[in-house]
Amino acid sequence: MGGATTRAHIVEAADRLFYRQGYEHTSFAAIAEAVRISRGNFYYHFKSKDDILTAVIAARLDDRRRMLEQWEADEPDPVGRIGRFIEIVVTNRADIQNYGCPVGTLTTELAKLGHPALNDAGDLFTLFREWLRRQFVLLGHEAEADALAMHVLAFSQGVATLAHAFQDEDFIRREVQRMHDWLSACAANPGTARHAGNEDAVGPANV
Amino acid sequence: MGGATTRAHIVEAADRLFYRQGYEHTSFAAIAEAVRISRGNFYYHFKSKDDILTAVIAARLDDRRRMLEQWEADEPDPVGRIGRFIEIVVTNRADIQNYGCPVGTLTTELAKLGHPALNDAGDLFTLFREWLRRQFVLLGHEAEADALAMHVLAFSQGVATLAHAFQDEDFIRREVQRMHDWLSACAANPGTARHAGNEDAVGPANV
DNA sequence: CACGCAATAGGACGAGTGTCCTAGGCTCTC
DNA sequence: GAGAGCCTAGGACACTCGTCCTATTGCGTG
Repeated sequence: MGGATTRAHIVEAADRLFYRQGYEHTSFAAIAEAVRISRGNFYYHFKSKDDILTAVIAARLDDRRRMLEQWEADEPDPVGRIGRFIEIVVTNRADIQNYGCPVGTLTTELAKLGHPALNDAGDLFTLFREWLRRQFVLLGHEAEADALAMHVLAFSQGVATLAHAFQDEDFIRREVQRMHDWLSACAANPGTARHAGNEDAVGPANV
Repeated sequence: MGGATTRAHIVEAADRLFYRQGYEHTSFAAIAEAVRISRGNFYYHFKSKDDILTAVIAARLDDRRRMLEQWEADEPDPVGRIGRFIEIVVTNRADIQNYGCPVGTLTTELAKLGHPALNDAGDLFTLFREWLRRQFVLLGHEAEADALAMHVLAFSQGVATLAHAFQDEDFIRREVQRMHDWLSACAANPGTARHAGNEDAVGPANV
């Protein structure tokens, strides 16, 4: 078993535990037990707990980046791509109901801890934000692309938080459907429209 | 300085610290220092740290309940009342940008800790959910009142999480405006309206 | 076989945690 | 003034944490 493999196992186990139990609440002993190595051996691969966190965030960034690239390859249509993002909360509903959103919960925790890796975790949000923005630009919403991207992000965070709190799958599906409808209206009303215009078109149909 | 006063001070300080630093990250020493009492004295008023958490949650429940009652007294119109709720993220924007939503972040943390007080914290969400539901019933949306209440809750959680992550006040205001427009359309379309395609899609169409 | 290096194990250390215990100060009442 | 009871202070305790140190294993090379 080479050292590189062990290192990957550590990152993998830490990723899962940080997600399920939180960063602070996850001890070295817990990770070591999950990987079945001794606590001491740990410091051969990482020089501190913060170092592991950095590696975990980097791994998540890599993973999500690859996911988004795959979506771009699969879906030529920006609406389909954004739709994929909206569907995340359904696709990952089991984990989300049990542990919340991996990005949102980590960012929130690191902020409360005043942890220096908060900025790195924020890059995860920025990754999605930028990707969504580009899709909305492709839809012809140049001027408001970033605002629309943030709206989609807010949707996913709100749904994830409440689905986690209430363990409600039907709620997820309702909100996803609502968001798909919004996206359709958004795509049907490209270019010139200001934000308020969108609302008028989308609003009544939504209720 | 009577014991009741000290107890109230402890709950107050713990409330603020739990909100800003998280429950687990806040030590007895930190609370004791904030209230200027000794660590030992603590156990005269509370029998454990969990006991303080319970008291803090109870205090928040009291506070929010009073707030909602005040809104009902101030605003005879359900739309105005729901609007007040939507405005929370603007009214409390400073705290939200710095520390997130007090309800959402606490619930998420306690869930990750597997803490027994998670149910109590969930009552905070339920309080708002039920109150919003009643307002939507008053608007004539009996059948979907709960779903609409959850939608408003999801909005507030999503906005709070992202405002916290990105420290973006303009984003808050844009989303609040969007939500007000949605609410207006919602109020203009009372009673009979079904969820407009939502119902149709809850089933297989989603996957 | 002997050597060297990557990899691992396991214990020691100091700091910090929640909890508990005991002694003492305060303020009212008789 | 003395006693009683509420309130407080501060240290001791057992435990866990992240970190570090040293000894030892396993394996490929000369």
